[in-house]
Amino acid sequence: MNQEPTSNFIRTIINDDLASGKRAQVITRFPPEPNGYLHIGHAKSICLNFGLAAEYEGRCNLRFDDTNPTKEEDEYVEAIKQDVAWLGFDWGKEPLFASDYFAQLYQWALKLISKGKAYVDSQNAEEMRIKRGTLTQAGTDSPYRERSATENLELFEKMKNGEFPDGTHILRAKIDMAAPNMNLRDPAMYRILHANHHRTGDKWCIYPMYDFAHGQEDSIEGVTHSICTLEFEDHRPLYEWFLRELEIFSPQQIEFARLNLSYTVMSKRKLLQLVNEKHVEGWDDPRMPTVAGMRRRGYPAAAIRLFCERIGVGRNASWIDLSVLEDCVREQLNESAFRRQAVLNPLKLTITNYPPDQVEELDAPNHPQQPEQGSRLLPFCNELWVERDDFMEEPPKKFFRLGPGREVRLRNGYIIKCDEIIKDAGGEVVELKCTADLDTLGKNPVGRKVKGIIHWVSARHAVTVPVRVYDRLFDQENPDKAENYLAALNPESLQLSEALAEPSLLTAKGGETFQFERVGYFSVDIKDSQQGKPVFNRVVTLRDAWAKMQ
RNA sequence: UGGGGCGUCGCCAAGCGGUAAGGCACCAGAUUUUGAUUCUGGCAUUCGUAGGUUCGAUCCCUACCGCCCCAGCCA
Repeated sequence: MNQEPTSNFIRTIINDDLASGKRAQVITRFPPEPNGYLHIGHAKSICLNFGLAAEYEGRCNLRFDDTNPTKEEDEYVEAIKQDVAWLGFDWGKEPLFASDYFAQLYQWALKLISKGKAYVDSQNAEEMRIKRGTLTQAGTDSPYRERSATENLELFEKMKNGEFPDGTHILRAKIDMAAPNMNLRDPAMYRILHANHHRTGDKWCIYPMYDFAHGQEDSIEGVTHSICTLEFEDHRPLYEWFLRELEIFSPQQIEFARLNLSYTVMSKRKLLQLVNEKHVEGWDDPRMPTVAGMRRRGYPAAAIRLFCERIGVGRNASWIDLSVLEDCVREQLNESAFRRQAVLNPLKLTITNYPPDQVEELDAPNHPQQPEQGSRLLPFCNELWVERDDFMEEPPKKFFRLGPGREVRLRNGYIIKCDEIIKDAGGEVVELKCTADLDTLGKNPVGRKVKGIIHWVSARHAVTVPVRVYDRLFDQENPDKAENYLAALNPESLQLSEALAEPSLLTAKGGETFQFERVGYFSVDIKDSQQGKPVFNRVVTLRDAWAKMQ
């Protein structure tokens, strides 16, 4: 249970920093931009940042990086807070916002201008792009690069006062247009954006760029280890340049490889498109790789945490198979889910030697491995529904289920033997006539061994419940590699169905998850279920060695 | 082909000059009223390739090969 976490390069850095005295504590932060819902990739970052803070008894801030008012909304702020909390993490007091630091950031911009380290450029975006050069050619200086500090201060103030339309001027750091690292070719610090900000409203019409904001936000908060993904590696020299020029506390940026999951997409842009174009029902569609989607699907938060711990942290471009996530879900649910019986694809079965007017209540444990969890009663009579897949007219010898003349145990019930097969005019099997060995309830027969066990429900007592059978959203391993990722969508990712379930399932409450024995885990949909009318989502199937043999 | 990274078992991932952790998957057995779970055992003479330094290299050096990221007034 409480085994030592495996060492990773970040823990090594932290241990060294603590040992050398470079840092006295560990302060991290999770800095989402509120422009979409959190996905499993963010969950990795959340587990990492909050996990490390907890491990070293430090602190992890939840800070919204809301520097671009054109993309950010309060709806996302609320959703993100809910997701982080649901994942089991606590950011303390109130969450923080980059926008809380706008005034300070503005002052710092003034300082750089005064030092001659920043200037207002009046080229348009297109001109700037051309003069930035290419990967192999140096850029050329802007004609406005040598404006005096006084003039820059004046112009920047006018920018702030709203005297210029969007895109006419921009504040740039004065670094080196010939730098081999493109990020150092006089990067933009502030742009004019006459847009309403979700928190500051119309107070500002200039907004800081990520590069001019993130490091300082970390600095203000005293973050010791600023953990981000690998694509920001090239930004680190700039991150450090601003902190150095501003002469303020310098956190250490550490980059790790982002998560790639097979059969899914992770970019917010694509997830947004799936939502907007209604390829899914919303951000919380149970097929989405979002935290909200996984929650609604029935994935336990603990499974996601286990997954994040299991995949580790490194700098290799890693690619994790979806099945690893699903295994973590099974591992958790196997422990926590109560067992129930339900038939998804029914075949009628009649027990000919059982009195037609008799009904028995069979005791069945909620969790066979946890007897302390109690049991429930299963109504049993001579008419049952069993799973179609559990019968074969001409079964191979290794098929431990029903077939002509074969014996099988009814889960939590009697051993029965298949005597007769009834077919319809089309030759399809519509009913099985069986006899039960009435002396096998709770005990094995003497002299013979019955290996097969199948699940069932009483036909006269079963309740019909809607079931949504989910499968992977994409049917290609890497949808991003497809010509168009939308073409890789799995047309069968959602199959509406019904299950014939034991009566106790009728009172299941939203959010509860059960194992339908021998079939899989199913959770009661939070949104679409009503009192007494549960709608089930298939969370994940059970491992199926038989299916693998086929 | 400018700059920055990365290459250790099928997938992740430790290792930081002293002779290849661990997890998942997989295979083989055992237990089992879920072909589930659980349990036991097996699973890299080898660390992208080729040289070099060293008593000794996955760890140091050199060259090569492969993959990822960067030319938003996005983050």
